[in-house]
Amino acid sequence: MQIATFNINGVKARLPILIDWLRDAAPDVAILQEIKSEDAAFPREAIEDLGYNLETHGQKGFNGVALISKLPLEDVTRGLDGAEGAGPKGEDDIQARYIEATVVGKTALRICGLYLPNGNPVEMDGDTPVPGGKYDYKLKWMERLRHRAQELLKEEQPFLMAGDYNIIPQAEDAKRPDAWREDALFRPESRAAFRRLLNLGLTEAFRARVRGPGHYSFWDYQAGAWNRDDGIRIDHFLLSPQCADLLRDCRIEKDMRAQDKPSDHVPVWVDLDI
DNA sequence: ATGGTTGGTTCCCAA
Repeated sequence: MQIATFNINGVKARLPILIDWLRDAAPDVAILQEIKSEDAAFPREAIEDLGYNLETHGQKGFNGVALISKLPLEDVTRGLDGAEGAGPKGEDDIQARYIEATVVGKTALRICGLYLPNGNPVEMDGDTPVPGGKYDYKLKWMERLRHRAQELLKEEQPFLMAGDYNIIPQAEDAKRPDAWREDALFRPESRAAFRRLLNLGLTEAFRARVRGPGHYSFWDYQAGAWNRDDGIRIDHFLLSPQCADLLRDCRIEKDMRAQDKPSDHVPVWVDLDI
């Protein structure tokens, strides 16, 4: 089973690229982020006409995630628990960043699609993120994600959590790590929160298959980042132990960044023996 | 250090 995660940076602006990609690359499951669309405005038909099932969790203008699958998407849930008081201004969390569904091949696989908060600008009060700030929201969201991972791990079934984590795990995952030292994507607190997820026993699929620097999934639109290959690797697959047993391959579809009107992210793929 | 680009709730914000 071929599964891809792809931050498309706006489904309306990216629809031609998305349709061509679904037709040509033909993932069994696509996990999308930054659809930037309400559910009612999502261009369902173009995707369903290709024979795909579709589940969205959107909001107007920002964020938004979706699952696209050749197999039925079962037991769909939207949002992360622990929303109470978790918003950047202390309100309930209305940001559409998380969706889950189960697909059944040879065995059942729970798929968790996520768009983790960016977290900039970083506001600190000494060693503590300022409560209610964007960085505080990011770190609290990661704790909520860890809680969900713990729940799923108890079931001892295959699952994966994939999407735009907005985390540069290590210096080798950036062309210019020193430019990111104070950024919410690379600060020590962010990387520690990511390690806490991994330390539950999850496998980062790409690093289970590929070693060394120079592998990126995002290049900024600005300052000629793509032409200089000035990228960062922030789109990840985390696999449960039972899912990691099924991992055949993980790769980054770098070519997607070279076409006209690209997203600033490219798809990351896993091949699972399901 | 700065500036640069893209998409969307567009004359500003988020990334």
